[in-house]
Amino acid sequence: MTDFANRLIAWQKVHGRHDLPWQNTTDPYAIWVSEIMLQQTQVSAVIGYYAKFMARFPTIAALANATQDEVLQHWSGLGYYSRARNLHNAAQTIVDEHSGMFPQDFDTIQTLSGIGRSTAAAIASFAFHQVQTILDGNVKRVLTRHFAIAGWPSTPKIEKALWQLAEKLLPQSDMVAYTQGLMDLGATICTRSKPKCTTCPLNESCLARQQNLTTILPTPKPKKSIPEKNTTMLILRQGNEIMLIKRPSSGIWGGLWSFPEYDENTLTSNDYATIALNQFGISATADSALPTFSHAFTHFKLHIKPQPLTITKQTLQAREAGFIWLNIEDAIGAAIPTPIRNILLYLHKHPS
DNA sequence: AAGTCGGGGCG
DNA sequence: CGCCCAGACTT
Repeated sequence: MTDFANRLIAWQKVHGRHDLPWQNTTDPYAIWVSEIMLQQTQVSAVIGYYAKFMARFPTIAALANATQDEVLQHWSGLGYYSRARNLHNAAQTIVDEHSGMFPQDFDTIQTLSGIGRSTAAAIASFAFHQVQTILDGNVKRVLTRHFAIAGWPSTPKIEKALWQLAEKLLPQSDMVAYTQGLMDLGATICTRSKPKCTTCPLNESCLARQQNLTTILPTPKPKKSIPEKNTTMLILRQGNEIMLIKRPSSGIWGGLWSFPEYDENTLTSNDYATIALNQFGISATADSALPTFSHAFTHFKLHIKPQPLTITKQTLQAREAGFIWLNIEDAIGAAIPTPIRNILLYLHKHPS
């Protein structure tokens, strides 16, 4: 047992978090769902989603039997929607290939869609008390500081060294407290800015603290400029109903419902009524555009111009595959991305 | 090794 | 406004 692990475990039992909604259970499904929701997502953002998701999909079988659209509906607004598609797919794999029981073998867990080494280790330690280490953003920050490791932690070389280091630090028991302690320390003590070193259980051996490196470790990700894109979204409207199209499963907002969208940089004409007629067989008149707003992603920035059109005559059935007409209230509760929801809320608040 | 995937919280 | 978060997957 390493001293590192000893102090972390003792600290977690007294000062760590013990009442999060996914704690105090050994149900691998409940733990699995939480770990997927928490990937690249802070605890405060997950709290509002977790209970609703578990109430609607209480078991692996319930999730496997649901439609992808309903799963995405319960993920709407949380982001990284491939997580929801992978979760759904993995539930069906467990039913089909593992008799509906969540696998316990560490390597087998990692064969499931959306579960890599770190998430597998979190599930294996929390649900099955296996001795496996996680390596998430919290742990990378704790380790690079405690052992004064320079360089962006997500480069393959440093990441490999961090995995090996994390393995060596593992205890042989108390894995629930240890894994939770790694997370809790990074989230509450060894924070990105203003770490609370005076109350840290590992402060005496922390090299970054000894060498005054806590402000420059971990080494930040190299910054690169991101492109900006301009898009127009057509809001085809008939009374209180609007038209949504299903986005392809790959790419941004995969599988979600959205407005028809046109790249302003390649659009040859701004005759949106003609576009509506040619693309959808819908006669409509363009109204004045809503205020343009911006939405930031990790790798580009999107400027969205919402363009409402009022339907005068509908010459095509609107129930083709990939199209749906919903009243605004129902659309707000559908599987839609956040900017679409914001537009719908605006329309709901400003009836024309 | 680099790019793709959201959205929100916080200084 | 920039950075990061209980990362995984694709190219």
